Amino acid sequence: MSVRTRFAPSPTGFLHIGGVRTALFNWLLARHFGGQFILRIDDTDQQRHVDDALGRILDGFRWMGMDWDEGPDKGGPLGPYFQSERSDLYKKAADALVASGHVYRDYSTQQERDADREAQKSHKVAYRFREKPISDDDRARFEAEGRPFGLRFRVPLGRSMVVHDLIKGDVEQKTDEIGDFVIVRPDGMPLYNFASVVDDVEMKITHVIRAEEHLSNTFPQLLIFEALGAELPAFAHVPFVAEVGSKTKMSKRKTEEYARRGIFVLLNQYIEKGYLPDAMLNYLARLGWSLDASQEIFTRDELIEKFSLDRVNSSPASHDPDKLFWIQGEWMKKLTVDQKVDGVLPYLAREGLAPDPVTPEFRKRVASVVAALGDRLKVFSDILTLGRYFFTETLTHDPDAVKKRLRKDGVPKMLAELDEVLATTEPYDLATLEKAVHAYAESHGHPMGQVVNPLRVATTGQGVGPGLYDCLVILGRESCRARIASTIAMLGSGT
RNA sequence: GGCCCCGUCGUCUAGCCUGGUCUAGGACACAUGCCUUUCACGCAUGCAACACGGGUUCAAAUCCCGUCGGGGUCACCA
Repeated sequence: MSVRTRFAPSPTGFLHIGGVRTALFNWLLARHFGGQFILRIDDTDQQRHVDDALGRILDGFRWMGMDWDEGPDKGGPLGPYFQSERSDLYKKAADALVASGHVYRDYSTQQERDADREAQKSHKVAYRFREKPISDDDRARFEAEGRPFGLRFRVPLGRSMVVHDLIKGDVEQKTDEIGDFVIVRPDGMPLYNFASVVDDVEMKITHVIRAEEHLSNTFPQLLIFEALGAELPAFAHVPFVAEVGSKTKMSKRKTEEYARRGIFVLLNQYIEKGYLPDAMLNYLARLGWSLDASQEIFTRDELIEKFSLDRVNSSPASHDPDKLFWIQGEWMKKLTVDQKVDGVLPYLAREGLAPDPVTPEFRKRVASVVAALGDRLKVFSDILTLGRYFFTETLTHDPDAVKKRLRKDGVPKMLAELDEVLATTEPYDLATLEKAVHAYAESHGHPMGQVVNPLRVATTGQGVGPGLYDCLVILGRESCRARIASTIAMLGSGT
């Protein structure tokens, strides 16, 4: 039988990296065994529905290159793939369980349950709902008056169940610990534990890989599988992703707070920064999974070939943006200049720094900037910080660089002399320029550093950047001379 | 509170199942040096961990028990 895995997001917002990682493990396992990866939308609770959330989730999957074999936009033989459209299936399953006596009508009221819960809590005991005997008269009366009821699973007492979890190992639980749980609300809405099992059975899911918060849920679910007479899938519960430098579980609700601290937890935030899908894939796979003692960089194909659940760590891993950044850099190094140009262009366009449409000449210019930037360009949006001055008319000076390199006696005079050098260098190319500047330094008795650094700040405004001659060539003679002039003017005016 | 999961450098992890080869290995980050006109890259070096306490054993990061810490679940949420 072919391996079938699924990821079941609820369309309530953005994908966060913990969820993406869980999805990735599902996808990787399916691809590893040549099986199917299914996307199923958990939208039973309309209350929590958020507009366009689904579109963003799907975009996230597409960006990651995690293609699904069945699901939204694609359909498939075992659909529909929206829980909101599967009511008939849940109804049928619920009826069957009522008929077989596994499930009963619960007429209890909110108040009654709350009171019971309080009472049990005060005895420092876990709350467990148990069926209360109900007289035939009452039952008849309730039915006659159309009193609402939920459907509850009658949990068999005195049994011990075990989940053979592929990540956690064997986990045991006694049914006495489980209260009779609701599978269908009075309004007919199926609850997660029930709907999820029905779907997994119907969709022939073979491996349920999900967040570890569902580990405890697995036991009630086991009961449902059994009552339905269905075959059990394999289970694998993935540990949570903790906050940066901490063991505390990362919370989607704290997204804004993390952002304020400069920590990104949403996939979209990394997409916008200009991270590479392959880097994200690599990072997420390594977060909680390892192949051996040494390999850090994995291609997509390698991941598919080598991924296995038994090498997923059973303890939580905390999100490490530094490591992501490093992996990103490694993947960036593999890109050709042309690929980098493609990645960088949208950022320039967004800031109005690129012509629309992009001309071949402009593309060439971007290519030369990207080439000059080399490994300094770690994420595509870096073009806006590291390469901005190549695309602006006016020069903006970094105050620290000005202070360190330009606020020195004799600098204006030297800049004027260098301007003369630039004006007369023929041809105006990298090798000739380098020779000319060297000759200038030597003839005036200046150490190279004291010439090159001021000239860099005068022409780029920055203290750091690509090789100076690269900058001079890309900027062009006229632009460099104009910038030197404006720098001298600035120094003279004392601003 | 009951039940369940988890606990190796700051972080990701190898080692744990099948005790000795572990004075615990690799990577990120950090620090220092080299390279160099700056930065980045690269190279070299350094810093740094078996949560704690018992037990078993000739020998424990590895097996057992307890404590502490983190997390989950106990919803007519997912």
